[in-house]
Amino acid sequence: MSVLDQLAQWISQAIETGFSVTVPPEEVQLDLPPDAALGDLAFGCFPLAKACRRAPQQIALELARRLEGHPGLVAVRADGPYLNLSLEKSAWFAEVLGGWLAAGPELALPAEQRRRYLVEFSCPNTNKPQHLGHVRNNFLGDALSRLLGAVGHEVTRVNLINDRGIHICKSMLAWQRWGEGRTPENTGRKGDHLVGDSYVEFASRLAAEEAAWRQDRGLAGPATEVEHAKFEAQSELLGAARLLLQAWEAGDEGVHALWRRMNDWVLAGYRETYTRQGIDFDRVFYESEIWKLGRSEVEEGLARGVFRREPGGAVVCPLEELGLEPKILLRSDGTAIYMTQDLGNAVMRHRQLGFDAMIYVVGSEQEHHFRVLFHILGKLGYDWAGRLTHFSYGMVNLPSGRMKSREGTVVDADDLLDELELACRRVLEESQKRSDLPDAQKDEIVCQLALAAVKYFVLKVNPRLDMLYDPEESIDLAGNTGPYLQYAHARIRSLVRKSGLEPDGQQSFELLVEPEEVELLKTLALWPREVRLAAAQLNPARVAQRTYELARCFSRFFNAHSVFDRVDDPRLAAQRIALVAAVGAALRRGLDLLGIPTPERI
RNA sequence: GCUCCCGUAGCUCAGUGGAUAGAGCGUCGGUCUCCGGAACCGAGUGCGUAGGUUCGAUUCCUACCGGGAGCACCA
Repeated sequence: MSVLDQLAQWISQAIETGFSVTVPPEEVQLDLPPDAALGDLAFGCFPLAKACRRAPQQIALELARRLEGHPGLVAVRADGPYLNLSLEKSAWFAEVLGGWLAAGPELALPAEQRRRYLVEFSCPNTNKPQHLGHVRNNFLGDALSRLLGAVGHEVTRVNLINDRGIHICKSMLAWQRWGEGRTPENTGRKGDHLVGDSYVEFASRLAAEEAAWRQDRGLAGPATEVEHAKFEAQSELLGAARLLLQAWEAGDEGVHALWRRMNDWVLAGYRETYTRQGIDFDRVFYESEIWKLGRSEVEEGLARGVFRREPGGAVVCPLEELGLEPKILLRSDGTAIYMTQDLGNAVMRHRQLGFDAMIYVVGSEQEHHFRVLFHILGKLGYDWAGRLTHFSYGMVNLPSGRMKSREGTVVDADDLLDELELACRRVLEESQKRSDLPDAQKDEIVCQLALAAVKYFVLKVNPRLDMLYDPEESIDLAGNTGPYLQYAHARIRSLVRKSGLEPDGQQSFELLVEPEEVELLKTLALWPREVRLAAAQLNPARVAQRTYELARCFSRFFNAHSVFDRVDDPRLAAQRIALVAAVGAALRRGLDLLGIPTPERI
């Protein structure tokens, strides 16, 4: 039994014998006192006050009296309503460091709490390259999958690539008309960017067409909704794009050939982007393969009276119970919409892969959509509808405001990493520290630093909230940043290498008594609990915060004490090396949960 | 108009209803004959407003103010 579990059990017993109140050990909540001088761990007696019918202060006094003298407890005191406990450190060090220096502490939940998770994330459209919004999605989906896997769940990472629809037809049309036969091969341009160029071309040509259309009609000022709708109905370009979509849906061979060719360009580009970001998937689905699936679900729902047909011919799902207007599921012309496809998609997913829970990593602007989707699935009688979760994350804004593709203010994912790598390379070369490293290794370190900078920057903020992406701040390597954490790790690895020791924790630790050492011990001891909490809250940012706190705690220790230089007692050096190596292992684990690489040298 | 989310330090963000609300950046001032200074320490300023629940509220509830998003036969 671990030191913490033992302590919880003693407290549980003391409550039982002292007040005849039952609190299971796993519900004994141990916290850190605000000041280490009070003790190592604290137990707040407030929640017991009611059941014990006693003031928290009295409960603390009584518990302190009963715990006095337990082996391994060096001090027990009641400070007001708190029970503060000081532990015998040597055995605690041995347990905690031994755990980190072996396989790492047990993070997995009890078997009965483990689940099969499907995590769907990324889900890009294949008409243009990925931008900062996708980057947040990719990082969050990846980190969430890692986190759930770390606590023992079985995780399947799923990507659904939206490779069909009107948006691709716009890129296709522009490429046909103005692409001049450009290909990734004959231009050297990355495929997704090349296709994106055509999409941009389409948008600007369409804007020009609308301007001309308005001029012909003598319309001035900003377009009203009605005018805009009228233009869209009459637009030659949009009409041509729609014709392409119809031809695609009819299976036109020429259209499919072009579509396949351009999609392949994009997908090849995406593969590079994903690799560079350290993102991968267990299953990749393509919208083009499953887009028809939803229709039969809707027809069955119609037959069973869950849905109804409107006079115009459209099929809708009534939603009075949510206080909402009926949701259209099939247009009056019989074609499917987004919701229809998502219905089919969910049903297919459940049939094909099965799951205890499925998590959709999608921006907060689609909260309404998912609420309605889950509700309709429930109405269709799928009991697993209650096991679907929309992991809703906030938007990424820039110092200049919201990203707008129309105004060209989107931050491209590849450009972003290019710039970060450039900045990291500059710093690395200016520092001249690693001039001895071969170029290939320097290149790799530069990539790892850049990735750490952007990943940590994005992952350290609460996913639910909108966030500000400040390019200036993101290339900073000091302070609460990914590179700072990598650096702390690399320093530790360097120390361990230089020590010539290979600590495994199988030793005594009676010489580690400095406050900074004890702080590290406590941080390491409580780390597994924090990870489980982060997983339960679906919050990778919590892992980022805890990992940073550990690194800062280490820096404080390292600044105050020598590890082996000027340490006369070789036993103290060996004990400190073991401590430091355990911190290194924990930093690596924390960064790994965030998908951030941990180079041995920087 | 209706619904949802967010207002914590100059800026960007932490903070399971409990002890003196914390970090980073920026500003100012320090440390170290430093094993990797991308470090460490100190100073300074803060819970949008008003009520309510509670022994106790930054945290829960209500209203208001401010910001954002959503409410398509778009995705």
